[in-house]
Amino acid sequence: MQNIEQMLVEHGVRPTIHRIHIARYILGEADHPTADEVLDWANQNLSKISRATVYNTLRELTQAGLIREFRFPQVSRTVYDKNTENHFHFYDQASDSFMDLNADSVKVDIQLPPSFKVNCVDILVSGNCSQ
Amino acid sequence: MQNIEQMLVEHGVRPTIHRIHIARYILGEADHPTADEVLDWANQNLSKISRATVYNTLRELTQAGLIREFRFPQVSRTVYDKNTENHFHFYDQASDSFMDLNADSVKVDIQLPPSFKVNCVDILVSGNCSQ
DNA sequence: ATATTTGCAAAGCCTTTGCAGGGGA
DNA sequence: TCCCCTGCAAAGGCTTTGCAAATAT
Repeated sequence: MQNIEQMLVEHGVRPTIHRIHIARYILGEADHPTADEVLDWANQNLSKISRATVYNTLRELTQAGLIREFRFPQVSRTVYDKNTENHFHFYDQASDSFMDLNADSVKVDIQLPPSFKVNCVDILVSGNCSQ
Repeated sequence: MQNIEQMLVEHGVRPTIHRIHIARYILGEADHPTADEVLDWANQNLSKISRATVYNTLRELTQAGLIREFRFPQVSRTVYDKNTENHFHFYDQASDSFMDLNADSVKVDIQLPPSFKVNCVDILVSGNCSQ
């Protein structure tokens, strides 16, 4: 992965220490973490950090387009995704975790009256993957 | 619409007065109401009713299969739907309201590894309909 | 008599906000 | 200096829960 600090700057985000670490975590090892998981991780691996800062940072990074925010029908929490491409998700009910489905693997054809203008399509496939 | 009381009984729900009224409202005039809308409606049209009873009733009716519960990525509240068939939703961002898309108007083809078992697919199409 | 339903208030979960203090440009 | 960032605690939106009182079987 390229230099995180530089990425932040390129996206117009001031690279504070917290932002760098959180960005590195989400863009790297984390897999669809929630705000709470980010907080826990930060508290274990960095100095103590406040909940508000985590939420602020996640909002910053999302607005900057570095990560994406997803909320799902089945699950109350918001998750953050390093994948900013157009894609969908598979929710594994057994492990309570999410996987990306890239846009190519999902074909959707929606018939709508011509007056309907579509801005986005959210798809969540739920089930089990016995990997 | 057929007799509501009878429908409740057939679905194993004791037909209390609140349940009958709420079921009639959701199965009839209401359009994807939230718990709060049901509460407001009940307080205007019935005797006062508590929030807990509304939530309890909505849970009962949902579990009985008389209505369905939907939660969407874009919107925090849960909505209740008289349509219990397999279907998807269109979210009109301008009016902040939902419309049903019947399953026929949405074709989805999802390529998954064979070990994946799909239980359900949630789709929300967001945009504007200038009707 | 017994089980169910209801109302109320409190708590819970997740997220946002207000404000004061601290640190970097 | 000045502005932005951070932390803390409080509040906010929505939903659930605990418990006692009312109601139905």
